[in-house]
Amino acid sequence: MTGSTDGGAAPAVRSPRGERRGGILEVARLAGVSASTVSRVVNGRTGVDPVLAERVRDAAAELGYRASPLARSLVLGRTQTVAVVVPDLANPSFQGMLHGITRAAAHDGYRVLVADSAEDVDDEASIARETRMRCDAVILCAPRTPTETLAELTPTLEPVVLVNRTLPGSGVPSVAIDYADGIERLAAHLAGLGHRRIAYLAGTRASASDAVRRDGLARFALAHPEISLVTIEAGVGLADGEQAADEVLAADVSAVLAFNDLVAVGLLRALTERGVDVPRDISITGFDDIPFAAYTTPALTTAEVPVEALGALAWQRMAAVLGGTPPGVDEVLVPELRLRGSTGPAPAE
Amino acid sequence: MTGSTDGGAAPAVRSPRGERRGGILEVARLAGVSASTVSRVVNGRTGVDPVLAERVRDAAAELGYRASPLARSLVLGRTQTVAVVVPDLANPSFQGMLHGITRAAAHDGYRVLVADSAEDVDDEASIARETRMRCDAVILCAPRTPTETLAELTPTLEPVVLVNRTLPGSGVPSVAIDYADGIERLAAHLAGLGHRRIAYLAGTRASASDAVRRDGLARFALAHPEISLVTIEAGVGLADGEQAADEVLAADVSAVLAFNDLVAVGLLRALTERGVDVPRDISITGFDDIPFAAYTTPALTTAEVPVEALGALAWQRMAAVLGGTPPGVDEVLVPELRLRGSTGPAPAE
DNA sequence: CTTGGGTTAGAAAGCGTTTTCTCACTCTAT
DNA sequence: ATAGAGTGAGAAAACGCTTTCTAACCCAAG
Repeated sequence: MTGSTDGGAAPAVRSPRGERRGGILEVARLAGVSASTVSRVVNGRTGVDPVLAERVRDAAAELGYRASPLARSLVLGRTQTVAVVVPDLANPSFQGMLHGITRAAAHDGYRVLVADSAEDVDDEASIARETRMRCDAVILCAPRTPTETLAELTPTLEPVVLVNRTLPGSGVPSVAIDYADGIERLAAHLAGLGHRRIAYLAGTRASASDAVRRDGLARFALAHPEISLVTIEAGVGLADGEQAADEVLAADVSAVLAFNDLVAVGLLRALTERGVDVPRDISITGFDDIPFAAYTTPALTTAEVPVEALGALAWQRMAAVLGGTPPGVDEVLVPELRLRGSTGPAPAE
Repeated sequence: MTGSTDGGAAPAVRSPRGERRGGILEVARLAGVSASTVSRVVNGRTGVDPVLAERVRDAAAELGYRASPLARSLVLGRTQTVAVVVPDLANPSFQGMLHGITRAAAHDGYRVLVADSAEDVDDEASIARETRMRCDAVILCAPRTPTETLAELTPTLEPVVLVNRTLPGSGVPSVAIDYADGIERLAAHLAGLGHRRIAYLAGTRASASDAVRRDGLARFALAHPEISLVTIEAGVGLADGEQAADEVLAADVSAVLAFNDLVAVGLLRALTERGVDVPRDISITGFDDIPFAAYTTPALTTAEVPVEALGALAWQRMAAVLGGTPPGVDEVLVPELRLRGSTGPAPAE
């Protein structure tokens, strides 16, 4: 067959220290059996003479043999790896999600390959496809991608689970946070405190999660015609909230719903600096309940978005799909309100 | 050779939508050439008749052909993937690093496989080894792993780059933040403000990054015998800082060096709540310069740890090793001090 | 007109596994 | 004693690609 004792220099995925040269054949030779038998023993297949099995195990141990995942993947047709595609790994939400997914997947023996599309919607599709080829599935976070593009993309990625995006009627499973519900309830909380003029500090215009918040607010506005709601374009980061301060003051509102906690904290800081008392003069709410939210002064009223749980849930759904279970309906996580010191009664006129 | 028109049902790493069945042979058949030629064209090898090359490209495009990374990896002996092993993906520092690595690696055509060892030092070695087999290299963050274990592990992982750990004399390249220098300079800053009794809010005892901070402080203490330095065991999170407040007050110090920004913010909040004025009564410094540090009230004096740059640097070193360049000396990033409102002159006795 | 060098394309040998297929052997029942 | 079933192990094909090796071909030079 192949070279009998040697084999020549070969590519080197293998260990660099000189140990573990030939792979399964080395073990087979040492144990005096065929590669087939080694494979059977290593994979726990039954029907191998206990004596041989023992010899194989000894040989494998002595050589420190571990089957090449690459070769296994090629023949088995699965990699035990799932791709996670996010638009921006700098974003704490995606980081948290990634964490949730990684832990949950590891629990089921799967690894995670991360791909950061760097907010580039155009590249996203090709990045996702490329990544998919190395994996068994992809978990896709694509808040900015147009629905149409997404509908074209997902079939080529299957199995796929969408995060914070739905594709109704497509059968693509998804998990999402109900931002609309969360912000609607935050608004209701403010209304209950007597606020009548409220500002919404909007996120990025193109993002799906901003759109869904606006939906929630629209619903709220419909149910509360007595309340006037103004929208101020801000952004998604600390600096954006800070810069929006003057516009907020000019808007003459008694409460503001910030796009997220970062924006809220930025605003809180800017207002505090200007001598505005929160919540006496103006109430502020955030969104996400990042760990810091409870540690600002005053502590931030917000809606808890369990990103890690969302990640874990995404994996759970993926595991189900991978296991052959029909996808079922979309999962929606409802945020819990965390009422803290940054909101209070509306100031008397 | 192989089945002439069919080939039977095969494993299914491939696309699920029915397109792209046979791989390279399909393309070869459609273009009327051999697989070799297709491979050559696809990989841009020269010496192919332009007419054939064109036919191949057309065929590939028509079939939407993309070479299987798995098969390529197997034959080429490289996966274009690097493993990043971190002890806890929930930690913002590791998240930032991961981001830096991912971006930098993507720039060089490499993907990142994440592995979270979940703080389990025992499993770490096997996790690292397992992950390594699917990748070309590993970037290892192992702050808690005993040096001895690390020295045993790294040779089996090569090529490897260590983060915030060095293995002197081993030739293992590493990148690190000079925490010792950073905290020493923070201490000097406080000394310059007239503080004579300073507390260090320590992190986790076993962690290398806490040990290195203590080294820096020891150096500082040696150079400044007039200053009394007390150590208070705290931890690494927001809650840890908060809980240390009473002990800090009892210690009768005028300034506190917190292990990191999280601890500092926790402490800041707790002190503010108790009516202590920062920095008039007590000065506080953090470490890391997380985005929030500039947004607390007062803003936090801290040392900037450029985690993303560290990640990028780690990749850069890895790229060098992968490219055959000798590792060279260890890289050390010196943190920049960010002097803000949380530190001020020591109160007059 | 033949020989030799330079191209270009295909055949085939891997890369390291798993798994089917085949065969040899052992044991039981006739 | 012998056929038939049952067990266990090895040979070989397959996974999808890259690359060496070989052969065919064309053209220029002797």
